[in-house]
Amino acid sequence: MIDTVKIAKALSDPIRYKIMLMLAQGKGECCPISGQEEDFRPGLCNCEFVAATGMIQSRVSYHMKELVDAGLITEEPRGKWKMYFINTKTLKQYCEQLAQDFVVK
Amino acid sequence: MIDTVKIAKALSDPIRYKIMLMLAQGKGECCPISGQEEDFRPGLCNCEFVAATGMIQSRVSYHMKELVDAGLITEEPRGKWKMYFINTKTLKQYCEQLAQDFVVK
DNA sequence: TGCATATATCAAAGTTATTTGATATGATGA
DNA sequence: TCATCATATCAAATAACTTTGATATATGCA
Repeated sequence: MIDTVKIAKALSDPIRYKIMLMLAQGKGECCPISGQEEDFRPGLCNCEFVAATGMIQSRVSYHMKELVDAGLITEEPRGKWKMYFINTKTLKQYCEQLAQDFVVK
Repeated sequence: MIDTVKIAKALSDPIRYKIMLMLAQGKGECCPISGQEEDFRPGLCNCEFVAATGMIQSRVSYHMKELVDAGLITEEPRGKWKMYFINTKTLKQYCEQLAQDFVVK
C-alpha cells in the first residue's frame, strides 16, 4: 500500500518537483550515459542537478533521498556515479489512490 | 493554471488528508443539512471536524484555510455555520498535471 | 438588546523541514 | 598505493509549518 501523504510531501517542495521534471525529461549533459543499448532508460546523476540548479551537493543529496524514500524515483550505482530514474509506477498508484479516496466516493 | 506544488503541500498533512476523506464521504452528524433538495451536495461544517478529531477549533480552522487556499475544497456560509465541500475539479486537474509532467514524457 | 454559538485571527511556543559547511565513505585511474 | 572525484552523513543554524490559548467578529435566538 502506498503512503499517499508521504508522496504528497515529497512532491510539495519546488526543488524536488523540478528534479522530478528533469528526470521525466531525461536530458543529461554531465555524465556519460548512452542511449543506444537495448534496455536504455533515461537517467540522471547527482551532479547533473548540482550543475542545473546551482545547489551544493549535500543539498541535492538530501532531496534525492527524500524522493527515493517516497518511492518516486529509484537509484542505481554506476561506478562512482549514482543514476536516478523516475518511478512512474508510484506516480500512477498515487493518482489512482487520490481518485479512489476523493472522487469515486 | 493550477499550482501543483501548493496542492501537494496541502495534501501532505495527515490531518488535512483525513479532513478530505471525511468530506469525500460526506457523512455529517453535527449540523442540520438535509439531503432531499434537488441541488444537494454533501458538505460538512467546521464543528464536524472538531467533533470527529478532538482538535480544538482554531486548529481545524487553520487547516480548512490551507485546503481552501489550495483550491481543494470550497466554503459556503450557512447562517452561523460554514459548510465545506470537496472540489473534485482541482483534484482531477492535479492528477492530469502530474500525468502530463511525469508520465507522458 | 443581550447572550450563546460558530468561526477567524493573532502572537507565542513548539515542532519539523531545509540548508550549509565539514567530514567520511567508496570508486576510479594513474 | 595515492590522489581525485562523486556521493553520503552529520551537527548546527535557519526557515517553515503547526499548535495552542486568547481574543475578535458575526450570526441566531430569546
